[in-house]
Amino acid sequence: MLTPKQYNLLMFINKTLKETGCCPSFDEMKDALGLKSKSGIHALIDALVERNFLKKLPHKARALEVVRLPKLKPSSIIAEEKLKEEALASSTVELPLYGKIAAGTPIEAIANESEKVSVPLNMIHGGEYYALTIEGDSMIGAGIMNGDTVIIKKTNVAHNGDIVVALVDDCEATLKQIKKDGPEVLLIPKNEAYETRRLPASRVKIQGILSSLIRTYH
Amino acid sequence: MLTPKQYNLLMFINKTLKETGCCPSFDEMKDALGLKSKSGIHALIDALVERNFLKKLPHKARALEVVRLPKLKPSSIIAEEKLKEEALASSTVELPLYGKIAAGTPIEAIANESEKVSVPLNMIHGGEYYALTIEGDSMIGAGIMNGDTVIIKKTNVAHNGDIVVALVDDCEATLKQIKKDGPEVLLIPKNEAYETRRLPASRVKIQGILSSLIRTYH
DNA sequence: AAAAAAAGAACTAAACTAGAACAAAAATCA
DNA sequence: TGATTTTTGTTCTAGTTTAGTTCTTTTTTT
Repeated sequence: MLTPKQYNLLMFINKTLKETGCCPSFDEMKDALGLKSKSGIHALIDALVERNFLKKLPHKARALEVVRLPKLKPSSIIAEEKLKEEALASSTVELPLYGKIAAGTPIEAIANESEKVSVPLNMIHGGEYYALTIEGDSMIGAGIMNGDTVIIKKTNVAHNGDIVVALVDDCEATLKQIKKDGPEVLLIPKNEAYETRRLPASRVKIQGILSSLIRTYH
Repeated sequence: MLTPKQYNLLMFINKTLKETGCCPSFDEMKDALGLKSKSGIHALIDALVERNFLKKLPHKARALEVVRLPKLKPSSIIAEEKLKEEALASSTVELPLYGKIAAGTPIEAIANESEKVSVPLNMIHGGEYYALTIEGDSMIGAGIMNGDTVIIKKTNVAHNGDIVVALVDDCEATLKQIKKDGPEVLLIPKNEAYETRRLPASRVKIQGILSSLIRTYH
């Protein structure tokens, strides 16, 4: 019934009429549709008048009236709205920033929910996540630098080779690569200046595995 | 249907009519709209009568009647819609993923706008951005690993020490730290297995500086 | 290559502002 | 009640700004 441009213009006119009580000018409509010249608006309005969606007083300023609204939307508009909804749904998630890791304190203790990090939803795939700020250079060999923000997926199981948040003796949390060795666990830093720690599995709790990393320069 | 002035006047008339029970005079209306002459009020009232919002007894004092008011959307609904729009606006940005860097081809040549990366809006601060996938390990010392996604801010100026996308001889693009040395430019990899290149400034074009980095595990 | 959409510019008309002069209505008062 | 004053509405003129119309050219699309 209507072209997408006609539909958008009609909706814009209707919206400004309802919101401000007064009719938009040709220039305002031109801006709303992202056009650089208002001559095109003329044609669109004529088409809308012809199709009996608008009434206008010719040669009067801001003298348009919406007669009716279409029951059907142009299919491209429907597609666009779907995209927008998806964008809204899939936009970002606000994750709690639990503080700095490798600082020797368990994560829950630091938990300060006030700070948040926003992360694109496509970095998140089911489950619960939180963020940490990296302190120190013990994982520099894995490209994890001092000051980086890491996104951690909450879990208490990990596979060999995963980089995990490990809580040792319920008091010291660090980000390390994990390797299971029978009844013991290896926490492997990725920096030759640090030594691998070998601990009985009972002393180590996994608080999550590394899911992604965000770094901002400057 | 109405111009802003007409709308304001109509609302003022309606308001004083409801509040005081009697119609404002031309001078009162003139003052209410901040005009210095009441002749303009006349024209506005004529327009409102013509559009059937007012009725008047000519040559009678304070003899206006409001016929109807433009129907507005409740402001609560407007506020809600604004919130949604803002949420949408502040969510993520879709940046073009221009391909892999350190592959020896200029970025524009690879440019394939179909691939996109979504990035939280707070990573972006004015200017134009694009994304690249890192190939190779020449910047591993700076925590930039093979497969990482880097967000680049378009610019052709950089300061010493910045990590930039440098185009050499219009054909080879790499991500390196830059240092200016008189008429020459140093492109410094962050990996001892690679050597710093020293080139005349004329052969090097900066295509952007590193703004942030995103890495996904698994 | 033809048709449609958009841009641009030029033109015309309407909207707005201001000031003043005047006429009609309303209020006041003898 | 009738005369007088005050308030209020009407009508000009004139200039400025804003807005609508129309036309030609350019760009995009098919």
